[in-house]
Amino acid sequence: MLRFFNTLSRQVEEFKSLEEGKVRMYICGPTVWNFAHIGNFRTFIFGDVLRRYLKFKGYELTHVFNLTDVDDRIINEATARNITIDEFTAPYIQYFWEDFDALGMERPEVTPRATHHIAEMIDIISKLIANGHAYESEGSIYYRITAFPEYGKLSKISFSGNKTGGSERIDTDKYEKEDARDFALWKLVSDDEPTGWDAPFGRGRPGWHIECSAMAMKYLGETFDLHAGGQDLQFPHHENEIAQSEGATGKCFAKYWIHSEFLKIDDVTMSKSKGNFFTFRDLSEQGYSPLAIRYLLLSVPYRKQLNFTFEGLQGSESTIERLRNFRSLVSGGNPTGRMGASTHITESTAAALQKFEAAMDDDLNTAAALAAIHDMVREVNTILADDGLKIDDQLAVLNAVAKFDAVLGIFGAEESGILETEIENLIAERQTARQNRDFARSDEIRDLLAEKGIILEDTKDGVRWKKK
RNA sequence: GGCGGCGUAGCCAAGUGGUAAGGCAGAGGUCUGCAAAACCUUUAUUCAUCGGUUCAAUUCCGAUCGCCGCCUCCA
Repeated sequence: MLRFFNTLSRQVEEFKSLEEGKVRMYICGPTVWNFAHIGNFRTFIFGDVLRRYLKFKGYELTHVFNLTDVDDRIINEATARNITIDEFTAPYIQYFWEDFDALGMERPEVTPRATHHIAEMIDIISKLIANGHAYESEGSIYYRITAFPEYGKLSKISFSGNKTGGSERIDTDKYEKEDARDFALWKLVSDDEPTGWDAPFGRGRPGWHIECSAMAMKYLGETFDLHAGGQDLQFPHHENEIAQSEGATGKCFAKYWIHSEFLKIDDVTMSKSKGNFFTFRDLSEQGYSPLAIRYLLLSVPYRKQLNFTFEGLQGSESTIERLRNFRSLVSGGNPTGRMGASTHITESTAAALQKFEAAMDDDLNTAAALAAIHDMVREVNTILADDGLKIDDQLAVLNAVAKFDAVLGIFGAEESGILETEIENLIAERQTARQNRDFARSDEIRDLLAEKGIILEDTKDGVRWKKK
C-alpha cells in the first residue's frame, strides 16, 4: 500500500488513483532562464523516483513537467534582443535537459511551455471574471481571495491572526487591489511595450500562477491525482493554483500534494538569493559523478532537509562504486557452475525486495529502501566469498538489483561483459610474468593498463579488470 | 508576532512506547610477490537539556536552549 504525506490534509494518506491503473501527475519544473541548483534537482530527482515507483507498482502514467517561461526577465530580455521567447529560452532548455538526462531522470510524457498556453490561461481568467472570483483594477486582473473561503488550505496560512513580521512589512504594491493578498492573473502592459498578448480584458501578460492551472487542467483534466514540487512553491504558488483552478471549475484540483525539501549547506538553506549553491555542472566539473550526486540527494527522505557536505558526496561516490562492483561481480561469471538455488540467497533477496517496497510505500522512505539494498549486498557478498553462487542465485540477485535500479536509478549503465582482446592478452602476459616472478614486467603491464584506465584486481580466483 | 520543520556516533542519517537501520570515514582481518582493489568484521549503555506520564521514553506531554524555512515583490 503506497502511502504519502499529503500536504493538503497534513497527514499520511493511502494513495488511490482517480482512474484504475492510471496516474496523472504534475510537477512544477524550473524557470528556463538561469540554472537550477542541485537543491532544485533534488525535487526533480524525487519526482523521477516517484514516477518510476508508480510504474513499478504497475500504474500507467501521464506526467506533466512544466518549464516556466512566463517571466518578465525572460520576456524583457528576448524583447531587448529582438528574438522570440522560444529562441531565447532554447539554449537554457537544452542545458537543462542535458543535466536532467545526465542525472538519470526519465523524460516526463508532457513538457509544456507556458507561453504556448496563453489561450488556455485567458479562458480560465474569463471564467473567473464571469463568476466573480476575479476583478479588474487599473486594467489588470486580480484574483479575489475573499471569494474563495478555502484559500490557505494547503499552506495552512491564516491571514486573520497574522501580523506582518517587521515594521517594514508594508504593502508597497503600486496597483489598487481590493485586498493585499489578492494576486495578479493578468498584468496590463502599456501600448508602447512590444511584448504582450491580446485578451478580451486587454492586452497584457499572464501572472505567474495561472500557467500551471492552465497546463495541468489541459493535459490532466480538471481533477487529477498528484501535484508535486519544491517546498518553496507551496506558498503562494500552489495555494494560488488551487484558488484559480477550483474557483474556475468548482471541482477539486489535485488530490495529493507532495512537497520536497531543499538542501542545507553549513546549516543554511541552499538558495539562489543567498548565493550558497552548487549547480550540477559545478560538481561535475569537480569530478563528481552524476550517479553519486543522485545517490546523495536520494539518501535522505524527500520531506527532510539534507545537509550537503563534500564529505558526504565523496562518501556517495564510494557507495556507488561498491554497488556497481557488486553487480558486476555477481553478473561477471558463475565460478561454481552449480545448478539450483541456495536458501540463504533466496531468503536474502526476497527479504530485501519486501523491505525495499515497504520502505518506498512508507512515504518514499528512500533511506530505509537503500538500507534494504545494502543489507542484501553484504549478505550476498559473504556467500559469494564463501561458497559462490548457484545459477538460480545469480539470476535472483540480478533480478532484485534490476528492480531496485528501475526505481532508484543508482547502479548506472552496465559495463560491457566482453573482454577486449588486447586487454586480455596483456593480462595473460602479466600472469606469465608473475608466474616467472618477473615482477618488473608484471608491474609494467599493470601500469600500462592503468594508464588506459583499466584497473586490475588480483583475487584468489584470478584477475578481474574494470574500467576506471 | 503567525504557521511549519529540525537537533541521534567524526560526517550523512533511518527509526520505534520495550531497550539504537544503513552509508562514508576510522580500526582490525582475508586475499596478494608487493601493492592496489575487493570483500568480511568492528565502532552510540545512548538519541540537545531539564522535568512529567508510564512497569518501560530516544520515541508521548511540558519547559528550556540551538538551528532552518514560509508568512513581501519577482518567478
